[in-house]
Formats: sequence, C-alpha cells, structure tokens
Amino acid sequence: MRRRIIRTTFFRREPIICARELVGEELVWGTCAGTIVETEAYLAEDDEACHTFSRPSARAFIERNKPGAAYIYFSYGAHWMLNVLVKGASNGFVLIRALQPLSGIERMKKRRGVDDERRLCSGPGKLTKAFDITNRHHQMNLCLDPRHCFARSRGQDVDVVADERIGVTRSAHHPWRFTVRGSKYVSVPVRSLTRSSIDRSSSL
DNA sequence: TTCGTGATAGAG
DNA sequence: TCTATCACGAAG
Repeated sequence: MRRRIIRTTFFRREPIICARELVGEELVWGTCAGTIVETEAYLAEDDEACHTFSRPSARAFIERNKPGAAYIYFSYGAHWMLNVLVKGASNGFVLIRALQPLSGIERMKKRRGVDDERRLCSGPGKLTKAFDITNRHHQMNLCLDPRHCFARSRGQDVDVVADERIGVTRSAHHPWRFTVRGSKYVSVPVRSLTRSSIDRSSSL
C-alpha cells in the first residue's frame, strides 16, 4: 500500500491553517502510526507562548531549516515535544499533542507501560514516548522519508474544534488548539467556552 | 493538587 | 554561578 506523504508545500502556508488541517491526518514513525487528533499552532511573531519569544535558538532554527522540519525539545526534565516547522506568509510551529493509535500498538504499550489505548498517545509527552521520538530526530525533514512523515488519511472529512491552547500562560487566549470533535484520545477535554467568550459573557 | 525533572537563557 | 521558567505527566 502506497502512502500519500504530505509534502513540503503543505507547510508553506499559515501555521494556524496547517495546525487545523493536520488534524485527521496520520503521523507515521517506523512501525508505528496514529491519527492526529490534537494539535496546537504557535506563531513566530506576536505570540508570547512561542519559543521564538524567549529562545534565540528557536529563531535560529527557523532561519536554518525548511518547512516540514521537526523541531523537538525537552520539557520539564522528562518529556520530548514534537513540532513541525511551518514557513508561510508567517512562520511558526505546529505542536503534535495527541494521536489515536493505528499500528504498532503493542510496541507503544510496551514503551509506555500502559495498556489502555486511549491513554497511549493522549498528550505531547506521551506520544513521543510511545513512538520513541527524541532529539535524535531534531531537524529531520518529515516530508521525504515514508517511514518518518505525515500522511494523508483515507478517512472522510473530520469535524475539527478550535479552543484555547493547553498549559500556556502567555498569549493564552488564542483559540489555536485543534481537536477532533468528541475524540476520546485527546489530552484534555475541550473546554466549551474560549477565554474571550467567558470575558464577554461575565461582563454582561 | 503537588511535585520531580533538566535544558535554556538572562541576570549578577 | 545562580535563578526563573516552563507548549508535561503521574500519583495522591
């Protein structure tokens, strides 16, 4: 079966568009694969939650790499985070936050020490552990090798919900988290109201 | 709710 | 050198 790799041109668009459109597609990593059910967009400009705001190394990464490159970093002394570089009219990253496991499930269970499929990849740190993604994949071009790529799903259209990003303190109000509506594989359930709508309703 | 964990960056 | 700050996850 031939895989339809998502090519570089996909990542030459707006980061927010890419984040939304990656939901429902597949992440393929060696013998493991999963449907992407949750992403977040980060913008290189005017987004204080983006690494570019506080890390010169992130700004240098954007300069040095092509769209579709893996941006991987270590978080809280324990977890690897997988992002993909986007360079369109504006630059940024898409953080891959949760997957619905498709194949290599036994291997994921072993790596995670968890049996419940819903909890195997329900978080950015969990999915990198399940897929064995580490900094050795940093800067890898994810648009060339069919064993490390994003691939088109053969499924129908997905119903995507936008809400606020998880775990960010700065620029927290942007609705740049995208999930499959009703998915049981996401990291945190969708909050019904965005911050701005709460502010509006509570000020009435 | 709390806490471990280590890379990164900026201040002193 | 020291310190603050995390795009987190597991246990309680």
